[in-house]
Amino acid sequence: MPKIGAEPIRKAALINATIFEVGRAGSLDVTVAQIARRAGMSPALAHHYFGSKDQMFLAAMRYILRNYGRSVADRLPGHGKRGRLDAIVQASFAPQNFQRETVSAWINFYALALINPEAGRLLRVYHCRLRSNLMVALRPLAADPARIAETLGALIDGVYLRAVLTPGGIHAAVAEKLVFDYLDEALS
Amino acid sequence: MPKIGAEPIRKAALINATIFEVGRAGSLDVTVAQIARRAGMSPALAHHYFGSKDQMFLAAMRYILRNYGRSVADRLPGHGKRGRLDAIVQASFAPQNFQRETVSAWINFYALALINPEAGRLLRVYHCRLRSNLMVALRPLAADPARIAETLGALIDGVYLRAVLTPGGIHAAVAEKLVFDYLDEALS
DNA sequence: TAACTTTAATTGACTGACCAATCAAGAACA
DNA sequence: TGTTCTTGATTGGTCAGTCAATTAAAGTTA
Repeated sequence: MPKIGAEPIRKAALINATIFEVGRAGSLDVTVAQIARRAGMSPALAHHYFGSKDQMFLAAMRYILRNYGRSVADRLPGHGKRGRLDAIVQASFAPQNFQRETVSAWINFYALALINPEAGRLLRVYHCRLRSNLMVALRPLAADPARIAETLGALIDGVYLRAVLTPGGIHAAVAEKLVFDYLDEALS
Repeated sequence: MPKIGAEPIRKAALINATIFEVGRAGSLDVTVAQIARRAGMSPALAHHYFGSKDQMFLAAMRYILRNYGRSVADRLPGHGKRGRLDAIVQASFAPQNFQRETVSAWINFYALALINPEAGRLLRVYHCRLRSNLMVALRPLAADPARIAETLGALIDGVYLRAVLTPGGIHAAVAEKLVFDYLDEALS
């Protein structure tokens, strides 16, 4: 056997580099060469491992979505009556989901989801899981959990969007408070 | 004088074609040649009138923002206590702002705002005007107009985002109802 | 242990295609 | 005639993806 075990390390490095470069450029218009250089290898090696640029973007998107899912799961079931709900919202505004690179990657992956069916499918899975989680959390608390779940999901996305577009960037705490204030109102 | 009056016609055609092509492709990755062909002219003429591809995108963004502003103004002051507020929300979900091409153009212009300072400036103007309009409308109705204006703005954006990302697309009416239900709650 | 084999890892160089922007020249109209 | 309108042709540059060749680790054999 030859030198083994490089593949997972290289792939992880490329995924990190992809997110970093997309975040830095604020656009999917980054070259494979840029990403590969950032990850410390040649462009040819990036192609060797991922086959195509699209596959690299999709792998990066999967990584971000998996991270988000994990960060929600880690906080469940939470404490108290509203534990599940608080956990989900807090996870959505966790620092790592709120760094400039990640949020910038998110908005650009949203754009990717418009044109790449596989990316669209991934995003739909995320939306469904979020809605489902919110429904479970809301059912014991509200008369119309479906409506609140829908509103809450949109609100979280909207706050995200504004966070990355506001010049100084709004703080995670401010964004989170906005959402919690809505929840207090909706559940009262 | 020579053959005159072509400029405004050509520019309008190019702006329409830009929005159409960006919406169709779901991405800013459209070539000047595509846009020009759609507008019925040569790529060279597009450059002649706009100077660069970026300027074409910015002109298209200005056009969309101007349209939105006009559609709000047309509905003001509205009727009744909540007239101003209803007018703004209804304008945000007016059919023309909700067509696939327009919404797709919006999300991509959002992405553009991340990397193009001029685009960012335009978007900030839109955000400020929206917030200001909402404040005026909310001051007589709510104790904390600033918070509700912020939430409402984010909610509108979030609903927009989901509208274009949902496979079948949610109907404008459903989106609008979501926002109005929130308002009813917040103002009660 | 030394020589040999096998195979993953890795890259430099290249290709084929595409594209934004320019320019000089022609067409149309007043 | 003079001005605007219009385009074909060109240029300089970029980039995704390919390929042949090299390197080095791990096992194999004698």
